[in-house]
Amino acid sequence: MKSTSPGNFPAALQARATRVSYEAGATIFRRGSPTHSVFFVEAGAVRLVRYGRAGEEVVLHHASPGEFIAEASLDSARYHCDAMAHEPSQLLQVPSAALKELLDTDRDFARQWVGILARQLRSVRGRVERLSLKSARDRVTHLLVSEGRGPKCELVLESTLKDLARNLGLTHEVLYRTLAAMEREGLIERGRGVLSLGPGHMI
Amino acid sequence: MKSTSPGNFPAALQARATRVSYEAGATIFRRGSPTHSVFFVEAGAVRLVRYGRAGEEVVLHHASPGEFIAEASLDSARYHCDAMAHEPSQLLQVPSAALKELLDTDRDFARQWVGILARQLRSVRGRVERLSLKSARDRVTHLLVSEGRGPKCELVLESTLKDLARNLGLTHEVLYRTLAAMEREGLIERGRGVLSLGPGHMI
DNA sequence: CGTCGCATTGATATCGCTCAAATCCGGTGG
DNA sequence: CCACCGGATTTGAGCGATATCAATGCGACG
Repeated sequence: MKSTSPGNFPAALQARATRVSYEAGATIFRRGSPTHSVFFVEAGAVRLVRYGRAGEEVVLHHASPGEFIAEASLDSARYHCDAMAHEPSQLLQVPSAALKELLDTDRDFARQWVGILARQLRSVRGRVERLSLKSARDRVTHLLVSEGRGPKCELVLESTLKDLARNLGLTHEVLYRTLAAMEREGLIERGRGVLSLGPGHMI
Repeated sequence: MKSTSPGNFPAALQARATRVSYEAGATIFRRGSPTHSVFFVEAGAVRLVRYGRAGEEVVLHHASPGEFIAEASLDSARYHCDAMAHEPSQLLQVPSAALKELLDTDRDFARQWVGILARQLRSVRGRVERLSLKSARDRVTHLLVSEGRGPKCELVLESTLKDLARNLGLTHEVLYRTLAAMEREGLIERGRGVLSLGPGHMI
């Protein structure tokens, strides 16, 4: 479990927030229940999930420390997905009403909030782009190129490869095989919890 | 080409907007060029696209009348995708600076803008959920259930089935076959430009 | 009337999914 | 310290769904 200074947490919200903790697997809110709060992940990890008819989980979003969740539900009456703590997590809970009021009264905060939403939007659109690619290899490459840091597009893995597979819309078996093959061919390199582009890769 | 009254266009922006027209295929802005404006689709259709290395188009978003484009690029220095008119289109162009200023000075507008971004976010997350489903049939069903209107989840198709196939992350051949098979089995019904759930479907 | 692009269907190849089994690794309890 | 356990990680084999290539019909439009 990683911890973060509340650096990304807007100062203006500090006064309205209360700190809450959840154990791994705990439910933070359920789809369909009335929206009452927006949350900020201080430590741990939270997942927004929906379920298909076959009961399979679809992870809409995996929120790491420094991210908001349910920020898109501010203006809707009910939550549109389930939120569950994926690890023991510490959150800041902000009542929707307080946040809305702040949006109306605090110009700087409103500006920040617009920026937060826009960033989320760009990030999710990136994921759509990735899921639109047909092959597993392309998705892995796209992930590294768009999310990786530095000249080698290094990407530090949050949680497990199994989770990454879900993020990429693949089964874990396919991801394991794909990574192994790409490593053999020098397309990528793997360290402990790190992926990066390898020498065999031309952009 | 459909036309829309500027009903969804915030009144406060009217004064700052200029009307611009593009023919089908025209480029509105390119990835990497400095962000100067946000656009609102009055009539026609605009696509936000990126290209894979093989040159294949990935449609990040298909904007119909009543929608904004580049609204997520407000706070970034450069556009992150190409925008092209997919039909002859009429847009309202709003300089980013004017919009930012309005965000700072007009409380009602700021509230509207936050709502617009949040709605977009929910919509794109829905698409992620859809693309995470593995089978073509599930994606079609999900589309109808989540985007369709009324008890039969009727969905009016903008543009072609070929486009829809791309939206669903499928090839057009597979979509044709899937729709034909689902219609045969009574799972869906098809009219001219309309899809809906059929009698054979249990939710 | 010719052309172009969408819609449709067929045949085939390929890739990812499924089921299955073995190994590794961290944590837990004796 | 060691045995045990559960989950992640791997690898294998086979199948099925989707991609790909190909051909045709159809309608719009010049």
